[in-house]
Amino acid sequence: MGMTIRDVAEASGVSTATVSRALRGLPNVDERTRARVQRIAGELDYVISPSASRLASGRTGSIAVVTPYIARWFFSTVLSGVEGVLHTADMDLLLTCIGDHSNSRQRSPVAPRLRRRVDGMLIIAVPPADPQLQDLIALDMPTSMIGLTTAGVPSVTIDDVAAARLATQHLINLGHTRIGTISGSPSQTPFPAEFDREAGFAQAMSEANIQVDPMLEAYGHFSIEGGEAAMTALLSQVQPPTAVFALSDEMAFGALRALRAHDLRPGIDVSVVGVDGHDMAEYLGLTTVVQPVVELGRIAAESLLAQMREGAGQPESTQVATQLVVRSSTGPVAGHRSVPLKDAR
Amino acid sequence: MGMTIRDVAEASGVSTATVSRALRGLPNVDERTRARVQRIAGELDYVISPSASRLASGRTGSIAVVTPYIARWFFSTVLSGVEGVLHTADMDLLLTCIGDHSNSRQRSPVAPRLRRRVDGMLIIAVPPADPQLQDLIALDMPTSMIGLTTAGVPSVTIDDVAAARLATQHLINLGHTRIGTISGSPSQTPFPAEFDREAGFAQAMSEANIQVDPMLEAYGHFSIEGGEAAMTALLSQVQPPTAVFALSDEMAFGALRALRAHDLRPGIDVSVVGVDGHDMAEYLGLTTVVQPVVELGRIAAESLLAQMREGAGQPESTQVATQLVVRSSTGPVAGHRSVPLKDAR
DNA sequence: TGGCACCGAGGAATCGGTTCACCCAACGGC
DNA sequence: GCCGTTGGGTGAACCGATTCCTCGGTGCCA
Repeated sequence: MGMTIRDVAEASGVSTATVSRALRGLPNVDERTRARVQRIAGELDYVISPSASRLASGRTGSIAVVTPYIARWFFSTVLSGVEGVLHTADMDLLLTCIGDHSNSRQRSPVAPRLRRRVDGMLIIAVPPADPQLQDLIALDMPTSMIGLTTAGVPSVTIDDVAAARLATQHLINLGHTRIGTISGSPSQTPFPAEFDREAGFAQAMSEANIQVDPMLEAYGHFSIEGGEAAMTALLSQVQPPTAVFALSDEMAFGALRALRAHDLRPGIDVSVVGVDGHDMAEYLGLTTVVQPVVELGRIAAESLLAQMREGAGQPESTQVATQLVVRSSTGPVAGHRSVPLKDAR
Repeated sequence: MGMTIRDVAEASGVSTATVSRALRGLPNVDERTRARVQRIAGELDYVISPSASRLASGRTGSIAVVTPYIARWFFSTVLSGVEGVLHTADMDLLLTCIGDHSNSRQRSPVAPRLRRRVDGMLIIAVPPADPQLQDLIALDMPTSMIGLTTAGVPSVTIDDVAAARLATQHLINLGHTRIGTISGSPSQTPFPAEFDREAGFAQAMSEANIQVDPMLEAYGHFSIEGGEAAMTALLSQVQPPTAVFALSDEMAFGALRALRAHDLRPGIDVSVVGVDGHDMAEYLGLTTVVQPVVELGRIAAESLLAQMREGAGQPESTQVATQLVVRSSTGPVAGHRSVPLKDAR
C-alpha cells in the first residue's frame, strides 16, 4: 500500500538520499537522474510521508491561524486571504478558534496545543486583554498579527485612528456638529481597534473645534442588536444627534434599523457612517471606511512566510490604506450645503 | 531545549514505553507511577512531538476540511460548528479551500496534498460536478459530507425538497398563485441542493394544482446581485408574480432590493421567501426556511469521528429538520384572507 | 602533470515516539 | 506447594524520511 522512499530508491537504482534530493528539487542531482526518479515516483504513485519528513527535518510545514471567531464576517474574510497564500506556498493551515472570553473556559487553552506542531502562527484580532494572548506570544515562534498590535510582534492593520478621522471628517464636512458615537462598551474587554477609533473621532472633532457632547456617546457592543439599541437611546435624547459615527459596520447596521423603526430616513434625517467595509454595507447603502480585509490576511501571511524564510530579521509592521466609500446613509445636515473637499483620499 | 520522552523516562526512573503509556492514559500502568510521570513531565515542561508520534503510530490526529469558499456565510458557519467538535476531540483541523470552478486551475489540486496527511475529511457543499470531488472520494478515507450527498459517502444535510415545499406552501397558503422562482442557473455547475429545491417547489405547486408558469422562472446565480437582476426581470413581465420563491437567502436579499428599487413593499405588494436561514435574514425581515447550519457542521464532525472510531461500520446519512420562520417579507396576496394552517412545523 | 574544487551520489546516523514480545513477581485456586 | 494468571514494566525493533560526511571522478588552472 504505502510506497516508501526506499521503494522508489530501489526501483530507480539510486539511494534514498538521492531520491530525497531529486524529489525536493535540491542541487547536486544530475538532471537525468532527477527526471528518472520523478518519473518512477509518479509511476509508483509515491507520496512523501509528511510525518517522517517532519520528524527528520524538524520543520512541520504548517501554520496555525488563531482567531476568536470563525463565522463572523471580518474573521472569515481575513481567513480566506490567509488560506490563499498558504495554499500556494504549500503550507498546511491549522485552524484554531480561541473562543471569546465568555465561553473560553470550556475550551482547552490553545497555546500548549500549538507547541512543536506548527512553524509559525497568525493571530487574528484577538482582544489585547485576552489571557490566552500572552501564552501564545510566549511560545516565541514566528508570528504575525492581523488587526491587532503588540510590542515586538509584526502586525498588519489599518490605521484605525486615521480611519475614524476620515469617517468623522466626512460627517463634519456635511455640516454636522451634533455627532453621536456608537462604540463598544466602557467596561468589557475592548475590541482591538476600539481605542484607536475613539481617538480618531476625538481628534477630528477637536480639529474642527466641535465640542464632544458626552450625552451623545452610546454603547453598541459591536453587534447589530447593540447598535440598534444604542441608536434608539441616542434618538431618545432631548437633542438627538444629526449624525452618528459607529465604530463598526455591524453596529451601523443596527443603527440604520433603529432609524427605520423611527421612520427616519438615513442620510436625510440622520446620517450614519461606519468603519469596516462589511460585505453587506453596499447592499444597505451604508457609508463606511473600508479596509481591504482579504488583503490584510494575504499580507500577514506573506510577511509571516518571509519572516520564516529570512529569519527574524525585521519585525516590521504594516499599515494598509483605507478608503471612504460614500453611500446613501450620509448626507448634508438639514439646510447645509455640502463641501465635498476633504472626503477624497 | 526540546525535552524528549527519554528525558522524562530517565527523570522518573522508568522506561520510555511506560512514559508513553502513562501520558496517554493507557492501561497497565500503576496509578502511582502514572501520577509521578505526569508530574515530572509537567515539571520538565515536556510536550509530546506530534511528528514522532504520527510517524510511529500511523495516525495523524488531523482532519481536513475541504470547502469551495471560506468567507461565505454558509461555509464559515458550518466551519465554526466543525471546529468546535474537533477542538474538543483534540484533533487538528486542516483547512483547505478547493476554490470554485472558475479559478480552480490556478490552485493546485487538493486531493494529492491530503494523502498521508489526515485521518479523515469533511467536505462542505462542493458542487457535485466539481472534478476535484472524484479525486477526493478516490482517496478512500473516512469522510463525511455536509450539504452534499454522494452514493456511499455519509452525509449530513437538510431535506431540501421538504424545505422548498415548506417555503412554497407558505406562499400558497397566503393565497398566491402567480409564484415566481429565482434559481441558480440553467447551464452552470449547480449548487448541490439546487435540483432538490426546484423539485420541492414543483411538488408543492402540483399538489396545490397550480400551473407553473415558465415565464416566471428567473436565474440568480446564488448571489445578491443575481437575485436582484432576476427579480427585476420578473417584475418586467406583463403579468408579474405576486410572490417569489428564491432558492437561497442571498438571492432573496437581492430580490428585496429590487423591490425597493421599484417602490414595491415586500410582504404587501410582492412576497419573497428564501431558504437557508442566513444571519442577515432576520435583520432584513426575510421569511425563510432556516437550516441549523452550525449544527450541520457539528453533526458531520461527530459522525466522522464515530466512523473513525468504530471503523467504517455504517455509512449512514443524516437529515436535519428545518423550520419556516415567517417575517415581514411575506404576506397575503391582495384581497386574500390568509389561512395560516399548514405553516406550522 | 599535480593539485584543487566541484559535482553527483551513497552510507548511515538521527529525529522522537509507539508497540510488540517478553519478563518477573505476586497472588489465588486446588 | 505448585502452577496458571495477571498486572506492571522493560528492551528494542520499527515508522519513513532528512542530512551530514565521505568518496570517486572530472575538468580546470597553474
